[in-house]
Amino acid sequence: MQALSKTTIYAIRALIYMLNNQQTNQYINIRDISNDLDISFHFLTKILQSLTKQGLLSSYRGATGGIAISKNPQNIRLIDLIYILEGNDFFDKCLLGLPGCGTLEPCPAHEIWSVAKDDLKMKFENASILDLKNLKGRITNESLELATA
Amino acid sequence: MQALSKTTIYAIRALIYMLNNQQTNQYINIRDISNDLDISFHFLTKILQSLTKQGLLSSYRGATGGIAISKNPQNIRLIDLIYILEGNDFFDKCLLGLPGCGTLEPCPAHEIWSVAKDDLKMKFENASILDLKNLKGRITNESLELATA
DNA sequence: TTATTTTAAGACTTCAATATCTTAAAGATG
DNA sequence: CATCTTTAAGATATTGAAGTCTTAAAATAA
Ligand code: FES
Ligand code: FES
Repeated sequence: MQALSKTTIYAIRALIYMLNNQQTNQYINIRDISNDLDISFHFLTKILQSLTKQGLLSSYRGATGGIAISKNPQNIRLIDLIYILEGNDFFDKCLLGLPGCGTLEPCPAHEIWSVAKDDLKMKFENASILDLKNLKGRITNESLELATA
Repeated sequence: MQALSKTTIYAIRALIYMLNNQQTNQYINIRDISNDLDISFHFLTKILQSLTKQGLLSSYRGATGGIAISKNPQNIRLIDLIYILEGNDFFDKCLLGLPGCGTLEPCPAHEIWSVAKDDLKMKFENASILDLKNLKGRITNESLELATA
């Protein structure tokens, strides 16, 4: 089950990477992120641009430029990234693809699905990008490195 | 959040429709299903074909032909449809798109996601197509008709 | 200033899911 | 038989997400 689009996935991984690698008051090079995480540079740039526009990141052009997290990472929740990148209706979709889940007459799967959705929504509300960083898991395709406990 | 593909969605809706409309020992016309549910006839035909190949449906060609549910609908679970139409790895996907969820070193979101996945998996294991039929919800785009309680 | 580096922005391409179209095969009907 | 209906099967088309390419703008550095 592909819950999130590549766009959101790349954003999450990039932000965790930035938390792991940032020095104080220093911009991080997008090229480095894309290289280390094996993500298309231009695609990642566009994703991060939208986060910059939303005020989560700040960017700086030129030779020593890059991007930096400009918001308290404890206040950057997964659900915030989802709403920005997937849209505010992310949790309003009917399991059977019918219009008006929660507002029109429910479909037969509504009871099951709405509970599961609320559950997941809550998890995404309670997980900040800092939380994920502290959980210290794998964010690259490589399975070599073990978690540093 | 689009959990299921259109393929699976159409299959579920068609099966519920069939339970609602079937007479004993009678084949149901795919054209009727596609008309009433507003689903592309050829697309739906192909989906139902794969269910026929898997033994869930039986089909009959020619003038009075159509399809019929050939398996006890109480034993057709949502998870069975998912495995057939989405693949057996449906619940093995990493939230961050990384390979080897559950087998390789977990990603930072694994704890959250694996629990949510297991939860949903259980719900899909416990819901048969007959259960959904009995829940009597909307399976078309139209919001006119109310559930017949 | 001129050249280099880096993000910004938009056009373009690719790919898989979705949808449509065409023909074949099987059965019914007269 | 000839004709019609319906599912089967495969080719083709459309669409949106994902990915690539090109140029612009901003900043550094020689
Ligand atoms: S109406 Fe279908 S899941 Fe809510
Ligand atoms: S490894 Fe990422 S969710 Fe399991």
